Amino acid sequence: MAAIIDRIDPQAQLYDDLVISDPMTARSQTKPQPKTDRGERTRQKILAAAGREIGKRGFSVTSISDITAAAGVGQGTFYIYFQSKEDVLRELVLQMGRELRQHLSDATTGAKTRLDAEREGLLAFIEFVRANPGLYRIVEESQFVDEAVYRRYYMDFAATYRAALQAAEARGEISRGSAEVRAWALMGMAVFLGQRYGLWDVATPLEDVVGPAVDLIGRGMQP
Amino acid sequence: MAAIIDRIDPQAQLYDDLVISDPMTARSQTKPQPKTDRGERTRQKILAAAGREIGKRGFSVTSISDITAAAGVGQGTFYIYFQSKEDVLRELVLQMGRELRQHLSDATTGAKTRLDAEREGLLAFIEFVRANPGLYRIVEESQFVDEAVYRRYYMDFAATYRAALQAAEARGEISRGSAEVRAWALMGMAVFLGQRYGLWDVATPLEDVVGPAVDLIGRGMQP
DNA sequence: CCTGAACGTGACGATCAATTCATGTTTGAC
DNA sequence: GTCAAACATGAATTGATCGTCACGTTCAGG
Repeated sequence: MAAIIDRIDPQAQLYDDLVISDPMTARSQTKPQPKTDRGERTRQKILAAAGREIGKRGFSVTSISDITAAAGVGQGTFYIYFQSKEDVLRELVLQMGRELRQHLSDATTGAKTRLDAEREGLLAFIEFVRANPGLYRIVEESQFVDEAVYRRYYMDFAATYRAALQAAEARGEISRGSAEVRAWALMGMAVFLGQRYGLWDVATPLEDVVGPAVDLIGRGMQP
Repeated sequence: MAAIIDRIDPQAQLYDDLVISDPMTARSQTKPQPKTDRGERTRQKILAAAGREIGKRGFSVTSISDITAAAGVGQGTFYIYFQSKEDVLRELVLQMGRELRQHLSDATTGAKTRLDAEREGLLAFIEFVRANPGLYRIVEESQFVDEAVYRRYYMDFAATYRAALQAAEARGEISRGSAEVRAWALMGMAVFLGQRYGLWDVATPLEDVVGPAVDLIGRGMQP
């Protein structure tokens, strides 16, 4: 039964849930795209400033005027390009997802085995966190602003992860086991290690973290 | 070097960080304890209502008047017992930590081996999440309200976890490896699986989750 | 039953941040 | 060079919540 779900689409019912329970947040908030070059540049200035400010101090304490001041534009300019503060956060989350996905993809394409990919991926992830400490503030706080975009963020990562694990399993490279459960377990590991060693402690050498972690999932705790 | 830190107190510098960077939030906000029985009951009514409301809708969107209305008391009554909304959240986080710790401790005391304890603990954790879905809203949002209490929450769990792993390692029950890294990796696993299968999907039987997860950390992914 | 300390109240003033909008400026197609 | 559309502005409006306070109520000890 669980195996059947796993084969079809283990996340289908999660997406359903979202749409059913949260119709508001699912509606895409659209402002017409900038028509000119100047407009596009201004929009990007605001988005970048929002990323910096929210990443530094958090979404709820950052005001629109903080963002526009940091961007060097007037208050009203914000509303030419975004519906609301929530709107800009949504976009930041999607952007962070794209950037991180790219970074991880770059880091793992050279990997010979699945376990190598895990090692390189985890290392690249914590490095990314150290380089972009705003990631957590943006993504984690989005949960309380627009749950749909938060879920989608992680479900997209989970889908990619699951596919990679299933491919490795098909090649006989790793043991059999629910790819969905493994994907979430491994994401959780990465997120917590990223918080602990990427945000809170940036002194510990990452080999001392990645080694034991990959060992844990590679060989287990059996003595 | 990492091994030395591990042996002394791997979290020491994290606590330091907190105190240095966040002196405000570390200051304990004290309101005199209720002097009478009636006072204590009212305080508890407010705390319980706050837990319900914040757990259901989130901290930032819940107003003091939401809380007092749910508690069935006047607005001003809130300020007899709490300094602010932040104050009540701090207390809720600590309380959640105590309850969860108790629940996990009850669930794992019968375990014969460390891996059994992992299995029972993970099962109990996700069951706790299903029974107390407000846990995540309260604990995770506390990160954006009072980072000190959030860190302490997880660092306390990490300390307990680390001790258990070190004891098991000393007994030769599990392989050698950084207890600190393992503790954070395992917490992350639990939190993410709790979110995926405790909050977002309450239909999947927990054996289908706990089995594969414990297998992953017990035997690893080696084919 | 008296009395003061503890508790309870909800209307209200102060504050603060999100949007709006009337007005001014820039751009680029023709 | 003209002109209409796009863009930019920040003061003013709006709306919401926090936290206070002056005034009642309850209760336990004397």
